[in-house]
Formats: sequence, C-alpha cells, structure tokens
Amino acid sequence: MRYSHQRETIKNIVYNTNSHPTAEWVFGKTKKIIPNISLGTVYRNLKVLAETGQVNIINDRSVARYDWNTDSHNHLKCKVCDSLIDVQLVNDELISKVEKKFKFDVDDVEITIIGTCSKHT
Amino acid sequence: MRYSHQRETIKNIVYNTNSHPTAEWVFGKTKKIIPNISLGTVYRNLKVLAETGQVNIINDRSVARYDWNTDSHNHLKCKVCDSLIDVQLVNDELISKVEKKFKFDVDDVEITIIGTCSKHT
DNA sequence: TAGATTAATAGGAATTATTACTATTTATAA
DNA sequence: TTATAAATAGTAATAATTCCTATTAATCTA
Repeated sequence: MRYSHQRETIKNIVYNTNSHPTAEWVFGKTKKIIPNISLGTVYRNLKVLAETGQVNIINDRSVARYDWNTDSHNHLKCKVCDSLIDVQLVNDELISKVEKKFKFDVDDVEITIIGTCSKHT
Repeated sequence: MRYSHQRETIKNIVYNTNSHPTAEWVFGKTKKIIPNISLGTVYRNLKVLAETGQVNIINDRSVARYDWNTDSHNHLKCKVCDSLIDVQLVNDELISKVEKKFKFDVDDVEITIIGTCSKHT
C-alpha cells in the first residue's frame, strides 16, 4: 500500500478523538485540511485502515463508527447523549464458556450496554 | 390498535421461524399469502409489533432482523452460514458490575459472539 | 532527474435498507 | 348502514455506503 496524504490525514483525525466518529464526521474534519476530499475516499480509507488493523469498526445500529482503540473492548452506549464509552469487561470466561457449551469457535465478542450515563442522573 | 389481516399474517410468519428473518424475508413469505402486500406495510407492522413487545429487533450490522423471542437473550453469529443462534448468557452479574463501576443505568445488554458454529468443524 | 507505471483520488452514479407520503381501502363504532 | 379514521398499496424520498471512471500523484526505473 502506497502513501497517501488523504489516508494519513484521516488516520490522524480518528486517532485524535475519543468520540467514536462516523465516516461523515471524519469527512467534515478532513475537509478542513483537504477541502476537496471526497466522501468515497474517506470510506475507502477507513475500510483499509480497518483491514490493516489500524482502526476498529463499531456497528452502531445503521451506522458504522470508527475507533483508534483496536484492543478488544466493549461499549456503554448512552441513549440520552448518544455517546459511546469504552469499557473492559471480562470476556475470557465468556469465550471459554461459549466454546465448550455450544461448540462454537469464537472470533470476536461484541458487547454493547445500552442505558443512561452518569452525566444525566 | 385495530385488527389487520396483514399484521396478523406478518406476526404468524415471524412466530413460525427461528431464522431471525429480515423484513425482506418476511415480505417474501407474506406475499405468498397476501400477494399484493407492500414492503412498507411489512416494515410498519414489524415496527409496531416491536413497540408493543410482540417481537424483538436485532441489529445485525446494516440490517434489522426480527425475533419472536422477546426474552432477554444473546446471539452467536456464525460467519460461515450467517445464522444467528439464541443463547442465554449470564447478564445479571454483568449489569450490576457495570452499574456500580461506571455509575451507568443499564436498560439493555446486547451481546453478539461472532465465530464459527459446530456445523463447520 | 524525467518519464513510465499504476495505485489512489474526486466526483458522481448506483445500491441497499428503511421511512415518508398520499390516495384508497377497510375495520369497527354508532 | 353509514360514517369515521386507522391501515394499506404503491411509490417517492432518505441515509449510509459502495461502485465506477477519468484524472492525479506516489514511486519505480533508466
């Protein structure tokens, strides 16, 4: 894969936020640096960054959100402010339980806990 | 809410499969009984059935899938045959842990375990 | 250092899943 | 039995994403 200014910029933008942004949000931020960037370029590069393990994709209902944190982790989703909060829950015991009980070969565990975050109580 | 033949048919179709069907699949099945049913009717009714607690919505990447099983449960998703398998994992301890540790008021826990089911090993 | 090569881009069209709109139909209450 | 309004069919609109293609630009080679 050869260098591209666009990809580098997109990666930096994702790496400098904890907001788990959508492609549209990344597109808006990137446009301030590269005004004529196209949305397709943002999508394509987010995809290759994901494929090369440089960013994580989070499927949030009908939209994809992107995360610089590629370690296995989980999310708390606040239904009031729509924010995603990174958390680390015990997955290992869950994985071994599922592998044994259901003879299911686990690749990945996606846990999203929906509720109200501490800002709104 | 008043009776409708369409809604009743759609509900029966969802209640008679374990395949966690999409709206499109339900539409195809319903058309065999009510040939001129429209896709919008299927979507609208699946939505009201969900709102009235008669079916469950599962967000599977970019598509919604529907489940007659409205009890809180989780899914194993096989990446080979794309099937969803219902499982019951221990959520209660997870919920109380999250509520305490992150001061997060939990409404719902969505767990999807991605991997390969026993059919393919 | 200047082409030659081809990966990556911009811009727009196409696709997919879903919702919105509206004239018509139909369940049901009086 | 008719009046009412909820539900439908059919279609247009929307949102998120991918695809297409002529052009641009990164990098390799002479």
